[in-house]
Amino acid sequence: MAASRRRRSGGTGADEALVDSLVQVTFSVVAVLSRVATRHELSLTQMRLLGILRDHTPKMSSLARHLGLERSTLSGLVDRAEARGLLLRCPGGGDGRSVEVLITREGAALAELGYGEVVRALAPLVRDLRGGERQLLLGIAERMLRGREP
Amino acid sequence: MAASRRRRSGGTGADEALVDSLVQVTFSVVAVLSRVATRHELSLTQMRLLGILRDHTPKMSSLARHLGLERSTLSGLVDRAEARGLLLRCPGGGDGRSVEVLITREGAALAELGYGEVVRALAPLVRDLRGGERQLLLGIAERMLRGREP
DNA sequence: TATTGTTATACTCTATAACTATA
DNA sequence: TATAGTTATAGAGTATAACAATA
Repeated sequence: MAASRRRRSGGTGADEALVDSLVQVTFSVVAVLSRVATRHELSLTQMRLLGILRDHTPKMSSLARHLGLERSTLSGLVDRAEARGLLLRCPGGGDGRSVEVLITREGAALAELGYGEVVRALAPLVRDLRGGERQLLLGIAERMLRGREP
Repeated sequence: MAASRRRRSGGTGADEALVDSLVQVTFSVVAVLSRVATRHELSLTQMRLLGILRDHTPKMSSLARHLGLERSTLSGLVDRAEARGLLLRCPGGGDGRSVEVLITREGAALAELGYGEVVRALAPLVRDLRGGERQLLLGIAERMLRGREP
């Protein structure tokens, strides 16, 4: 099926085959992540948000930028997570306008739990790769990510 | 940052590093796909729907299963796409209850356009991989996908 | 004036539950 | 009874536009 598409699009067949695979893998991984998130009554975005807050204490605007969302959208997300006790807003440093977002102990515990589940859920996808393949996949991922977000 | 998480989770470090990369790449690809979809006033799900309909004429229930959605959710998605003239519902074969979904010429044109844009957007992520790495990535993707959806 | 964040509004996406029609 | 699909409802996610407070 991808073959017929490849022909119709008339691009570089090799790139297209690779892109097809990349997209398929992407949807598989998204499905796994969503399943884990749903199990804890989180959306994928909320889980990602908690994942960021595990290691950072960003301001609202920077958080919105990282997630690729409008500030107004983030306000709602943070509202709901705050109402659940997963994070806190607090006044941010020198600038009287800005707000910092901190994960709570409960939020951190949930993030930790979810992360472990994601690893366990995805590990089978990755488990039968041999050592050399793992190294190569890591390298490829790193190079693919390096090109982005300059 | 991934390193500290790895230590806290106490699992197999090697798997976790690989999973971290996989998740990061996943979000990058989702961002690219979403950007393309938005450009054509489609959601990611709608674009995926059109992608399936390029090569298939499924019934509603099978479509819902493929997308991992409830039938009621799919009804709404198909409603909106049908209102835009991107697809058609028609009575499905022998079973008087079932409904087949067909892409229209306009829908197919949009799917084709979007697919080309996705390929062009993702190709740079993939372009500097050498021949052997491409083969390996394809093989890995295939193996990763084979495990799923039996 | 420009920036940070929130609020108001409107729409899409999503699931659950109840329903209709067919099997 | 069971299945295919829709409708009703409710809530979350999202963006745009208008706003307040601060810079």
